[in-house]
Amino acid sequence: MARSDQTQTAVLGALSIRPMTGYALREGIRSTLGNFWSESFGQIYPALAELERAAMVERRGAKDTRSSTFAITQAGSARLRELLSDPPQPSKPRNALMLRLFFGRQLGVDACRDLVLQARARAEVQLTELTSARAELEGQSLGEDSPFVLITVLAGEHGARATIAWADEALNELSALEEAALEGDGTPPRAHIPSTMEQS
Amino acid sequence: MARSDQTQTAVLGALSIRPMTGYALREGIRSTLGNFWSESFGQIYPALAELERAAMVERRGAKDTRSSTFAITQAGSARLRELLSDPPQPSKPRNALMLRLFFGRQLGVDACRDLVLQARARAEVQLTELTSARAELEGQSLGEDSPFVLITVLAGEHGARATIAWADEALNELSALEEAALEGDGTPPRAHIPSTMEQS
DNA sequence: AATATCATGTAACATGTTACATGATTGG
DNA sequence: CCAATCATGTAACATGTTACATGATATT
Repeated sequence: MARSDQTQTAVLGALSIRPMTGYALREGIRSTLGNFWSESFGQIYPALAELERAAMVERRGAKDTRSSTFAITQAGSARLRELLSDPPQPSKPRNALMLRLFFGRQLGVDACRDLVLQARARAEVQLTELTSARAELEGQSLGEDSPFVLITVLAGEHGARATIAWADEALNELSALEEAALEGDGTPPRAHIPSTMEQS
Repeated sequence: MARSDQTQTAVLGALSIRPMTGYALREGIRSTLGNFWSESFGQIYPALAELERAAMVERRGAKDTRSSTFAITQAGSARLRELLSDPPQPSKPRNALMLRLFFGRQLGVDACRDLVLQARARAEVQLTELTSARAELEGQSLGEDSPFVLITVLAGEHGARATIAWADEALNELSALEEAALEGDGTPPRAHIPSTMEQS
């Protein structure tokens, strides 16, 4: 039936900001919610079709100039508020980076360092993007939605800064690990405590 | 074919630490990797079956005392290193909390505050759990895997602290928003610009 | 005219969860 | 003995991505 409540929520939510084509919906979600949400065409169009059948969205400007946009209806707004109200089910986490680091002993210290450095670089980029996004927000773009959008942008910034700080700490750990390995001769790297570790 | 490389990675990785039953595998993943990974029985058992067929894991102690455990083979270790080596594909983000806050205007300020407070509380709990997990790590439990596990624990701690800091900021924003609404009479809180959002 | 982008959709596949069935072992 | 937990598995379903097909509109 309901091809995912989650997708419906995102679609109705986006349309609550302004009417859009399905295509623009995907673009908007990617560019604006990209840091914490994603939808593919394969979900958006079926979702729109279903919502239209349920009279929660309707097409506007049918064969007018360009193509028709989808607009949220009253029933749709009600449904959206309903969907937003039920508790956010925390999605099962699947962090491929952490999985690799967790089994870092198999992967090797150097590869781990690369991964951490890449993550750090991504976080830096994200941070500058978000900071400029916040600047834009001071402008106009989203009207009354702005304060709420700001809150999500702030979350992204905090997250990015946390990633950067973590990365630096992780790099230290990895270096310490390597040094310990060198000192310890051929013996495998011991944990991070200097302590008294005579080899063999 | 391969019922998810990701699941295979997690299963082989866990077995690289020590041999386990499928049941223990699931428990171990939930308790140890829980903060950034999850697998269900419906994935683990088929994955184990397939890995056994490919001779990457084997059963140990068949009808001995308790039940048989699965152990990683040489081929399995090689495969694991292979899997860990290819780049972590960043999973498409789906943060239900942020989605709700983003559309917070529809949800209402009070409900948003509740959500933020809940998130903050979860982060607090997580932080204390991770801190004690780190203390345990100073002990022995995971041997040579410890330093790598530590890195992932640190990531969790940084993340949790970031969530807490963000939550406090977000709560301030929400309060400010409410005050602005009160001052502004019955009119809904204005962002900054009147804007022209005529539809219909 | 040719190319790029906008736009809508679908089918095949990949992935993942839930609920159920089944039985062994263990502790009270 | 009975209940709880350990243990293995499967089938039905839910969800989600990718690749493709199709055509309109806009740009050069």
